[in-house]
Amino acid sequence: MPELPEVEHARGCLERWLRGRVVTRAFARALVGRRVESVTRRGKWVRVSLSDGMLLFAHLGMTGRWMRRAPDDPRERWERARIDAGGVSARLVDPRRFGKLVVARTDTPAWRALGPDPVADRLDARALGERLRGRSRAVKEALMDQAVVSGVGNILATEALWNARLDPRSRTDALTVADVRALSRGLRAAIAYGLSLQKGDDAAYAQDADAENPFRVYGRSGEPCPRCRTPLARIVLGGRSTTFCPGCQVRRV
DNA sequence: AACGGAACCTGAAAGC
DNA sequence: TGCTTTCAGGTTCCGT
Repeated sequence: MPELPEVEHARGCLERWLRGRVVTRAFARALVGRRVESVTRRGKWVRVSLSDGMLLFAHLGMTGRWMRRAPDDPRERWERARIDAGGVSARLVDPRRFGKLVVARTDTPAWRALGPDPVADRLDARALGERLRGRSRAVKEALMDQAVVSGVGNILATEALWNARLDPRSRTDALTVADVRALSRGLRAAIAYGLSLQKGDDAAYAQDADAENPFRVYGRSGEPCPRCRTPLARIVLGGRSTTFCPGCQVRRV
């Protein structure tokens, strides 16, 4: 699930696989012959910096993942791109094709438009409050707006709001200082948990068919709330499926 | 300006 | 069994 934790894991993988190595083959000619200098992340975007100021921006979309292979290994099913360097072959596999790869020499508009990253920028309650203030909208929609805060997707938002005992429909301008503090903590906890699920070079995407849902409320509508046993509800907010507990998540309007 | 809905693309799971 | 519908971790565009 490419939200902040998975993308951070992908960043670390790409760094381990490629940093310090010269690209010998790639989906884009501009990358070949250049050395990978660093791999950074903001929100759900990864930026690979190469020598001569060449930049590669990568977004995993909904179903993207990077896999480590050897240069001689056959093409993966749904493989969309590859970067070979120093005997490693990084393959971008993305069934739904929502992922993006952009080669540029300057930061792209999409990268520059990103709001603060909860991990890279150590977003505290005060900063979060400032980002949410100003407009009246459903707090879940605000959290998932990449210009407000970057890296939060449907799962993180759902889990963070449950942690904070806040109804996803609550209006941002109705939140109390205590609400924002709870939300900040809840978001950090959800991210830390997501990061803890990431292991190894590809275990990150171990969402295999038989893998059990590791989340508290996401994808569990109809099941009893782990906190108060009220059946979890499912609504659609901003076009996205939203699970929450009508019993213990308070609605501010 | 804001909001809902559709589109992009493909597969898995559920429904009949 | 097999055909149809619904849903999915994200973003962007379009019309009201």
